[in-house]
Amino acid sequence: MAKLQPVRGTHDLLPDDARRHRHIVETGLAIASRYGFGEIETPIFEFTEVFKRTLGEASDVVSKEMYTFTDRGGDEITLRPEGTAGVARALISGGLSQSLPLKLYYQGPMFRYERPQKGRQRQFHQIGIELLGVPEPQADIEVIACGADILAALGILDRTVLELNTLGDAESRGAYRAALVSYFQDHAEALSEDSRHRLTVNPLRILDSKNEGDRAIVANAPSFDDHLNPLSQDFFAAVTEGLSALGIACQRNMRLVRGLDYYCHTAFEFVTDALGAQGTVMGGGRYDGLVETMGGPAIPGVGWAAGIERLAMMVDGVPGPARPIALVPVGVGVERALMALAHRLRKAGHTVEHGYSGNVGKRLKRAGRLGARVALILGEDELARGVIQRRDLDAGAQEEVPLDGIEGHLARFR
RNA sequence: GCGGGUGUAGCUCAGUCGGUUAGAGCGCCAGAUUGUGGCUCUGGAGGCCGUGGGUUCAAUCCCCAUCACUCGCCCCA
Repeated sequence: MAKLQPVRGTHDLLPDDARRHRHIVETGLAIASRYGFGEIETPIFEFTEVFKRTLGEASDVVSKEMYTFTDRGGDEITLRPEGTAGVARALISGGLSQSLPLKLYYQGPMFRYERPQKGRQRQFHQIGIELLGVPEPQADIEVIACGADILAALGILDRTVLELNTLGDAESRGAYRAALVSYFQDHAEALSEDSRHRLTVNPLRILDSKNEGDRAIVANAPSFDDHLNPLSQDFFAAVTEGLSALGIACQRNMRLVRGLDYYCHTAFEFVTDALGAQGTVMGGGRYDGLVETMGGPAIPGVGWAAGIERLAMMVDGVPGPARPIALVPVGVGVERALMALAHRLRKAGHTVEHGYSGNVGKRLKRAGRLGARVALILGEDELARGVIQRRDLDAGAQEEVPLDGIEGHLARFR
């Protein structure tokens, strides 16, 4: 620690950034509430086992990206790398399976030990929703629609594309996986080193390889659609038809596979080309096997997560802070009276700022910088007469008004 | 974890083919205006030139290492 600086991959959220994040979190919650989602907060750390079991031992997240430590009691603890596992754990340990379906919205920091770059940090923030206990495709449609609505409310939906794919049910996925492995094994010699590794760890991932040689081989790989059983085909058809009925445009992306083991059927991402290498703004899908994998009852689920930092880079129109009323004293004799006035106005619901120091000019200048709508200027003379100068900083107009009932007078300047 | 680029004032960036006091714009502070902001003018503060080591009479500049940032890969939000 040569210099006092934040840990690599972590950042302070200064007031402007914090406001941006809050806007996203609150917009997300407001929209999700319309869909019947309620907020849940789970701890930001869990027993390491929770993530190992749900994400799969071989996944990148578990094998190299987790912040894991042993606590003073000797327990293996991990800072959450994503939100779904914690929600599923809460469902089981809280006995929430008695109140299905569950519709949950969450928000908060996640931690992954990765090399930072644009749109990727070691501590980052997500919003997300999970809909648990509904096996029908209507749940998938609703979850995606909710996501699209949030992106629309943030003003970024039209800069994203919804990519959609199906991984089929367990049977279909297993059959396809076997066909893929067999195909790629025949071409293993020609595959890139990365993809040969993927062959053993996550063969579906090869479909998404950016390596040119791999792409040539992928072009002739078996098609997922040929391995979907009728049930999976019907499920996917219901999802696409539902989206289309809601006017939500999407693109089939046959190479879209989610990295995490527990996904089935629907997989989707809202992607953009505005964020460099990190194209995914919101990603999710169906995870029917997850809760059971964790040792709970067989409860299906579907959900998504979105990176707040990535959203923040695309959002404009973040509401600014409330415009304050600036109090300006003339001379030291009135400062006590102004302090009392500030207190009075704040109790009445106004946002009030003091200038703290300097002459009238300085304080008005500072008031302008703070974005004040009005300044109240008070001197000995005004105080004695029970009045105050109310200056409209936008219009540049000034008027003398009685101190009595000033709260009401200011109402129109909020 | 792998590969490339960049670190000079609060911010954006010049600059020194190695040479004595390192600059600009914006921002900040103050004055012109001791009771009136936004414009203008004047002045001021603020830099171990990321950090450590090496080469040299001399390093902000060259070399090595390190840290941070950044772009890409892997993976993902």
